[in-house]
Amino acid sequence: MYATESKKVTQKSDRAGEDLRVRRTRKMLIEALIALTVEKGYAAVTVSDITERAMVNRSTFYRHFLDKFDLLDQYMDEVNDLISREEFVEEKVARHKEFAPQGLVNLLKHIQQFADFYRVMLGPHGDPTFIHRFRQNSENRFRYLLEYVGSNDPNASPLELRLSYVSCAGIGVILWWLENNQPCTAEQLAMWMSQLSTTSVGLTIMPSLPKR
Amino acid sequence: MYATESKKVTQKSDRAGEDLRVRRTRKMLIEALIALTVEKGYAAVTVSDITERAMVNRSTFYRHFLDKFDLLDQYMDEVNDLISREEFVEEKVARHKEFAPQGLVNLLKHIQQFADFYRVMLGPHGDPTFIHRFRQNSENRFRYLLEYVGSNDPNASPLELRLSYVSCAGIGVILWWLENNQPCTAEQLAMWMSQLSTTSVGLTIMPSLPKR
DNA sequence: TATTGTATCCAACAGTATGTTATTTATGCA
DNA sequence: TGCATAAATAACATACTGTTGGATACAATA
Repeated sequence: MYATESKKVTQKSDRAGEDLRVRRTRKMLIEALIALTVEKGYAAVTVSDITERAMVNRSTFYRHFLDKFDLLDQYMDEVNDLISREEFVEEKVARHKEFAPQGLVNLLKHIQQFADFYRVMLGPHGDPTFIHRFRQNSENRFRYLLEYVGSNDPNASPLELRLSYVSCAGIGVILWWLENNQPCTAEQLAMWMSQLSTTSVGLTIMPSLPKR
Repeated sequence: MYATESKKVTQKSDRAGEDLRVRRTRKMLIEALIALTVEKGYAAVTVSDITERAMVNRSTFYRHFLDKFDLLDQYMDEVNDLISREEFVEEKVARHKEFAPQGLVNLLKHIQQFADFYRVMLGPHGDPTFIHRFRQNSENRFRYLLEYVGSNDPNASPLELRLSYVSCAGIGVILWWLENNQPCTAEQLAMWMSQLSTTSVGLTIMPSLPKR
């Protein structure tokens, strides 16, 4: 069992200095998974499918990943790193820009770039673990914002409930966007989302979102 | 291929007058699926698992269902019928009751009854199709409510977007409830949910929800 | 450029789940 | 009680999985 490490070690994805062959193989495999998922849904994709499409021997797949879930998992890690780094970079640039929360806009732009993939993965032919992780990320982005609104209404809903409410609501907005082929710009959607969130749970999305 | 019919024909689930053996077998199979799903997640459950647990021969399974997805599908149909019928019955009884929307309370009480199952199915080890269908049901329940609020604000978010927002938000509330082992009553949760929905997208959940 | 470590390919393997079929057994129903 | 049919049984080809040992190709160094 070669690829066991990937489950244990939360290895820094320093794929940069790695063997060219390794990077190429991994790239082919994840691209194949994405394409196949869009075509026939995540559940229907087999390891054999992936390796055939990627033109990589099947045994090579198992050298890198435990199974297709592991492949997706590692990909999500990489994307997460990428996104949070982007947010950080943009943060300074955009501080004085418009009112639309830049971190959110960046996230939406990334999603737009892989719209087909996200549309499938968050839909009926996607993966429940992916959805769950997406939800958790959403919750984390909102968490620190909600802490600042001290609700003094005694019979108001609990903080964690409102957090779950607004996080899932945000996913609902993104789903609407994806399922309707992004009928508006990322900036516009970010505005609407922050408007709705503000009125619903009483928070204001800041111009720049936190890294975590 | 025996069970193909179930995919085509949206047969009225008049399982009442059916052969005792059939009803018993179907009951054992769905109960096995539910128990196994709670134990090890939906994806990990095999047809062999189900039939073994249900003490039914594997070939018998295929006489009734195409696969485990079909089994779940048909079960969801039955539950749906049950719920909407309950809502209809309760509608008259509860019209003059409290302010909490009775249809919503009934739904929540049903979910509470199978809390373990719903917690798993809507979580990371659930089924994306189940989640999607749950979302659609939620959307349908809200749809007619939102039509009554004619937003005259020109740059407000589209109706369908708000619908998706509030539907997913409702699921978020239910998820919080399930993941925290229902720390409050169904009535209390219904109140909070309708409060949040009212302030967020400007609608009021009526005392009785529509059947469809 | 030559060397070398290692990533990839190749072929083969047992194990497991699937979906289907033909036949026999049993059991609910009228 | 007899009949219709549901369920059990056994067998089958097919497909995917996860793993292995050895041959081959090649990227990264010196």
